[in-house]
Amino acid sequence: MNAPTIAHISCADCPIRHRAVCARCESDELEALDTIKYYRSYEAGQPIIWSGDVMNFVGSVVSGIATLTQTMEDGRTQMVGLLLPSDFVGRPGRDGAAYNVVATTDLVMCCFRKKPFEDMMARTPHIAHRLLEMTLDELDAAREWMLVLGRKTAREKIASLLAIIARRDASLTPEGAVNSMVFDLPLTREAMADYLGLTLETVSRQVSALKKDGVIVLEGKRRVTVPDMGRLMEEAGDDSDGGFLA
Amino acid sequence: MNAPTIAHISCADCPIRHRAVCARCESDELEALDTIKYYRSYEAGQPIIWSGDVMNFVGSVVSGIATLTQTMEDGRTQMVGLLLPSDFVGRPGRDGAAYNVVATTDLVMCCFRKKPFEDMMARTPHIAHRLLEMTLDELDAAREWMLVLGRKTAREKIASLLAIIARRDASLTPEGAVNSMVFDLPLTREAMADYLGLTLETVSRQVSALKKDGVIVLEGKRRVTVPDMGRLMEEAGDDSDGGFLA
DNA sequence: AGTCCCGCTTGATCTAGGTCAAAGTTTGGT
DNA sequence: ACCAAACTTTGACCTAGATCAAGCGGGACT
Repeated sequence: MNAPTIAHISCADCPIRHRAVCARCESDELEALDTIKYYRSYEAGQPIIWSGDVMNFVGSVVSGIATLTQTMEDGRTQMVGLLLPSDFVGRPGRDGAAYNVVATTDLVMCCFRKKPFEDMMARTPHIAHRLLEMTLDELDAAREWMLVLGRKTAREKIASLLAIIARRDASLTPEGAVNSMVFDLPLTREAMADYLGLTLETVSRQVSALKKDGVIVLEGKRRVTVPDMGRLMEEAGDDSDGGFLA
Repeated sequence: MNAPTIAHISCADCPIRHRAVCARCESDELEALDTIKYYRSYEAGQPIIWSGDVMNFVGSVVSGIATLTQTMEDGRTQMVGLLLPSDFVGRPGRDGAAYNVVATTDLVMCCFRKKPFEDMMARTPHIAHRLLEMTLDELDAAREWMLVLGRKTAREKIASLLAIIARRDASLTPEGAVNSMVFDLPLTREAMADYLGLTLETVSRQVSALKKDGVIVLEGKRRVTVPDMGRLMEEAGDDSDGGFLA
């Protein structure tokens, strides 16, 4: 979000500097966090947690991408969240995981054992406060996604997904209000379908259609160029510009 | 959730006893909350807030029902939340409302002006903590709903909605593990459609179908009897029993 | 008692997206 | 360089749910 606020943080060696949980913390709180953290890496495709498992840690994604999914017994699955670097995983105060978490690329997490983290949360109001804010953001995102799932057409769904990924990417490499964007799709067609409540065939067709209509340009299957973000937002049926245009 | 824990609360006159924000607070914190609260009532159909409006209060629903909705310019609308008594409205730390909030029945809210509430939150960690928990619950509900919207059939969607309403009702009048339930639908067919990402015609048809198949019994248009909750959960495609059966 | 209005139901038809099937394409392993 | 497995595209067809269009209560006014 606001890259500048990170600068004053003195937590030295964590690659993401606990941005997720500590954007506003004082440096000694960060140092305290440092004393209870550890790193853990996962390979692409590897499950991190299964729904219902006891989860004895919380943490932030340092690098790589993971998905949160829910599954019905007959195998229908719906992605309910996408974890990008700096996103937080875990539910302070809860024992079980509510969803499957799977690494879709090689992934590194910065973890805290749950108990010490909760103790620290009890001592440092900033952290609880920051966590509340992050959870509210996630809630907003989930609800925005409900509109996508419930009311948008397949083409609008694809455009919405591309817009979200572009937006996330933009916030990682901010350089003013550029109107065009290039990024790599971090998801297979199937994963996109699971995110959008579609089949992978429909995803493929709609991606092709957007390409044919010049809304996006593809190099290979994964590298996407969006010549005009405004046009893409329009295709997404989204009035809000998502913060792209000042 | 856990009705027993409410008993020790001494906040005297608030009909919902601030259960929403204070299930675990000490009594003097509740009294402090009492000093900054006020009540406000709305008529059925009346908007409470529009998306984007500045929102200078937070609060809990005391009685009645409200809906959270998001709308696209062309009028397509998706309900993203349902507020029942004891549910909390508002986003500490945020200025604007993110959705439309509309009273669907006559409704009373117990409100706190935002600034004093936030001050109090900063002073009493319990409240921030409780709010985080509630937000996590809402996030879980939203994500469960994403599965419903993205992957369930119309019939399963209806069954899921009925199950959710029944569950909420059951928690208000707890009397052991009853297997059958009676409740009033608080929503019109159109509101149900907006919740489920369907049209009102499809809702009507599927309700009729469930009735024909004996999954539910209707008295009039609104009063619903579910002879067998297990059967309903099954129709919802939901493996978890939702806490009905011990 | 009548009638107007709003919410609901039911029927007939249409279509977006799902399903099934068959090739293409990339990737990585040997 | 070759091959297998995984991913993707494209085509032909089908179905769940949308859309369009009548009616049907039932309660709130006069």
